Amino acid sequence: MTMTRSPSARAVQAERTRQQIVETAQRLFAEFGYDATSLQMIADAMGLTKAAVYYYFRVKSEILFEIVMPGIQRLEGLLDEVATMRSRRARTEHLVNGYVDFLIENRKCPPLATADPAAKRNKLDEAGAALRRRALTLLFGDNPTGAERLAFSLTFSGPDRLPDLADLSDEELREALQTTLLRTMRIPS
Amino acid sequence: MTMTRSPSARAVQAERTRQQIVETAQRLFAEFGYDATSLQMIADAMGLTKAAVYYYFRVKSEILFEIVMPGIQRLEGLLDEVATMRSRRARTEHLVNGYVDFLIENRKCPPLATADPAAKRNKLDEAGAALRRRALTLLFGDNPTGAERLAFSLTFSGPDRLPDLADLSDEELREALQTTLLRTMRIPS
DNA sequence: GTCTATACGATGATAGAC
DNA sequence: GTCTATCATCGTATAGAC
Repeated sequence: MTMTRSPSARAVQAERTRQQIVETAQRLFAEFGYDATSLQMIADAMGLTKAAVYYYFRVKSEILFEIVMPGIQRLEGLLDEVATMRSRRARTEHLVNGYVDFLIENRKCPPLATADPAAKRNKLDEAGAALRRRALTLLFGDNPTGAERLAFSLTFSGPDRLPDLADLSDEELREALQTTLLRTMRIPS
Repeated sequence: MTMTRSPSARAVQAERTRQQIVETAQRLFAEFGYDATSLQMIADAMGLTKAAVYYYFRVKSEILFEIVMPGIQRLEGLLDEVATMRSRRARTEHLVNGYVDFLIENRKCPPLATADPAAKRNKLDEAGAALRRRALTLLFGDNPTGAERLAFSLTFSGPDRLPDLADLSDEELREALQTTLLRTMRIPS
């Protein structure tokens, strides 16, 4: 009979390698963009072979997926909270504040958003679009006006141009985001 | 001695082919994104060879350049007008209104903006960044606050999420843009 | 001058040896 | 689990037909 299965040191190492690939890819995607980052670059950066990376991820987009998914799930949790609130103003403020927190914590990695058209080709865009639809309905109901939809789009497309504000401190960025996003959403402070 | 040079029917045809390449590429870039559109797709779509496309454009990015440049020049002209105005409010309103017109006329082709990270790798981003710097200074002077810079970024990153509003008519979109962008820029109507 | 044929190195992806 | 070998396709380049 075989030894009792410990968590199999091999599997632990494998999981670590996988996580390392994700972190390396996140760094490179943020610097060069998804399309301009090749699997070779990722492999080289960690002394592996292209095919070795392919053992952990069947397709390139799967790496992007794993990078972005936690953010999407976190925002879904935020919407769950928002859904329990009664007044539109409270919902809007809670959503914007939570979103601002999210942006501040992830300001280093722009591709978290739908900025990269790569997301359009993968299933990521679907998840992001569903998230936005749900948020829009929570804030403005089933028949939002054009202006409401636009204000919403502007507010939640923020990450795209966040690199422009790289010289601001976290505190400065947070304040700017809160006042500006709330104003765009017609919630003057 | 040679015949007097007519505009050389050959050259006319060549210019037409070149223009056709630009139009085809614009359509495909808008649909699939810059990186995901291959020269082969462009060539196939017009019954040409990849190498034939290369006769007119030495590098792929040159096609994108030719698509985007007219828009950049038009916006530069808009800034020239803005620069002649005295009050900040007049400058803001004129810039936003002109920009809204620009968006409405070009709502079919999102890559006009800096949405595609491809622009970051080419010299296009430089031109776009210079344009934004100039506009920011015209509106807020040499030392804009973080909130001012953010409001500006939000306002002029509009095209990225414009496809979301594809179902609006031009008139509806124009009205939504004017009220929402002006409010974001602190110019309540 | 305009285009076809062909080839280069690198890419994302697959199959199979160890 | 990791690697070698291989594939079609990518952007780019050149040679030469017409």
